[in-house]
Amino acid sequence: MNLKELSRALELSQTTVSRALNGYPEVNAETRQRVEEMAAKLGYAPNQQARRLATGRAMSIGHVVPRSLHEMMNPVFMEFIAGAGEAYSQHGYDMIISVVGDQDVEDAYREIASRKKVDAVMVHGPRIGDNRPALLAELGLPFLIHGRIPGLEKTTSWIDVNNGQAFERATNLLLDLGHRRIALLNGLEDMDFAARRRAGFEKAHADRDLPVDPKLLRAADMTEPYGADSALSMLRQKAPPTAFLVSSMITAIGVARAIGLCGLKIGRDISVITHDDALSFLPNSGEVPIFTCTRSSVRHAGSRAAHLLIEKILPDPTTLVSEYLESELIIGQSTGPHQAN
Amino acid sequence: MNLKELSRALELSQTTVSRALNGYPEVNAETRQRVEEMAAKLGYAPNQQARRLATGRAMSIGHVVPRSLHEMMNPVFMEFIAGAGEAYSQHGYDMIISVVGDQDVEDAYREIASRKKVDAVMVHGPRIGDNRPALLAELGLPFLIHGRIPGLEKTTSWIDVNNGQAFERATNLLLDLGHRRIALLNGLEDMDFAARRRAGFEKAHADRDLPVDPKLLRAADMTEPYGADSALSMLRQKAPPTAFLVSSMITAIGVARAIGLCGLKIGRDISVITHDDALSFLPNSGEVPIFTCTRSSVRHAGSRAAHLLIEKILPDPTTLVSEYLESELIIGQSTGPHQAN
DNA sequence: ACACCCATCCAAACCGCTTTGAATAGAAAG
DNA sequence: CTTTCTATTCAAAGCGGTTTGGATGGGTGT
Repeated sequence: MNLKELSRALELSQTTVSRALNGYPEVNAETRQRVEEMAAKLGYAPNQQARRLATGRAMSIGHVVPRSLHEMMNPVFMEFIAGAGEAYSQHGYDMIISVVGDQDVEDAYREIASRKKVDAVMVHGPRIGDNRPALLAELGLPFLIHGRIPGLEKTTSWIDVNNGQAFERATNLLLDLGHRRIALLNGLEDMDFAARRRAGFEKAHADRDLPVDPKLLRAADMTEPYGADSALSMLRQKAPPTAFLVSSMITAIGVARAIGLCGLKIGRDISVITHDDALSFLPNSGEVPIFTCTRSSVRHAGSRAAHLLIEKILPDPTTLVSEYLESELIIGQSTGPHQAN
Repeated sequence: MNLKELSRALELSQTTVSRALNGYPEVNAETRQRVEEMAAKLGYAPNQQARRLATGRAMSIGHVVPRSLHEMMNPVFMEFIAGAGEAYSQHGYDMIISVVGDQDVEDAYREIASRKKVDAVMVHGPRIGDNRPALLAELGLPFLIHGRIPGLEKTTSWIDVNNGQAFERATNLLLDLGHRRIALLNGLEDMDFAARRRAGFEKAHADRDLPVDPKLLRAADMTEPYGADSALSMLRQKAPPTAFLVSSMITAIGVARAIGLCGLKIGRDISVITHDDALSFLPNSGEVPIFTCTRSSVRHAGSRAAHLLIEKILPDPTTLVSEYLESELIIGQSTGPHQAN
């Protein structure tokens, strides 16, 4: 069932039928209704490929995911995608995801651009000194960054959590509780979000003229064993930390495991604050959440990002938008005052 | 830069240029080279939309993800996607993902089909009595199921782990170790994979004429708290289990937490076997993995699935393929002999 | 009654590619 | 020296929509 057949069935021109279905005003109301009914009856829907070609709009948004990035952001990325995907559907956009090797990212973007596969792209996992904005500008591909790139805050569009402030507040909470040896289990620090979190952590210390022990700082892919192994080795050193600030629930779960292995009790002997992306399969809610956390729904971020991209940037790609996402500091069961054993 | 411009620059017809680039034989070798060089020089790549329209092939594969399904399969799904995505890229296919509400799945498929957005779809999370195969057949959309649907094993294409056998073996291992009260923390049992796992679990018991205590069986979305809460309540009942068989690493981590909370030691006091999908952010490898597990890489599953879909099913949609994936039983630190306290 | 407007509808061009059906020319065959 | 291939190239017809630039005809204002 295509437009030609439909218009023949209606004894109307393709022009009129097309216009009727696309809501143009120069169509008699009665005619429009007749067209809509017939279209529904015959199950007509415009061929997407033809429409794309005719309009010049791909009606889809691209996500290029390098394997390595995705390796560590896996669940976070998925949740973001879920949020974005819903928003895309609402706007009639398709989401196309390219999983490519790390070296092939640039090629992937070039291919996407030259073949006109998408109208815009979402940039994930911005790094310090990231060159994707330059590349995308050269290719003429509108984009929105989930996160920020230092130095490009004013010249690119982005949506981000205030990571620095969130971790500063979390650190202050621990300091207020009397903790003085706080470990930071961060993500890889060439990622912008991780660098900002570390900065917040350090600022909180600096504001009180407290030192930061480099031995208590780690940065790695945020896996469960990373949390467990790091916590284990730190807790066994001569001057162990009394609190942990962790960049991911998954890693925090590892920390909790290590604390248990050491025969200590989380929240009483050792305090833990984690960032909680509100992943659906790792709920940390309830009356009193298991983990004290800085929480910000990454799914909501995906949804907002998609809306901004479609509603603001696509209509006029020169528009610059930037938006901060809420992040709450929520007290759970994993924090308590420093034990002056 | 489009075909017309390129052919003008070469002083050749569009026909010849198109054929040269697509590897047709009726083109002079010298001409072909000239064309290729010029195309590279001018950065020409055929407009994907136009090509799709002309060939009638969308060159893309669809994944329709209902929110609820994705809710629980989140990380597993993502990992599958990653594997499939790479394979698609290799074949020049795009992956388009639709995230829709639970009630909108059917509409999503109809829309995809009538608008000719994809050449085939991947079916995720098959349930018992799943009606998607019927729908897709009606719509004329080729598909491959990740998992199986009881009763349709012979009439649909699928790729699956031998869940029943894996869990039967795991159960037997626990029984061999002397455990007699084994808890099963399963996924939702209207999902085919969960039903098969339970069947394997029960078969192992039946083969030894051992009873299964219904109080030790649970089925739910595989979150971390589900594991922790279930284990906690079971361990506190009058006749607690001495071992757990768990359907997911994430839930198993919750079980481990609960065991710790009870002051018990995993592997010594309580044994745990989990299914391990080999998620990249939850590595369970190393010399001796933390968890004894039945392991099968879901990323590899995605890759194989994509290859099968593109290489076998697309060329002839009447082909039926079915493939079993390896699943290993790997001994880690979380199992040990039953303690006859 | 005449010119002018609107409201509707339509034929045809166009989007950029693939593919069908010929045309051309030099080579091989008769 | 024709005739038949064969190798190579091309013009034009789709693919299925959207959009431009008119037609058509009844309603209005004078």
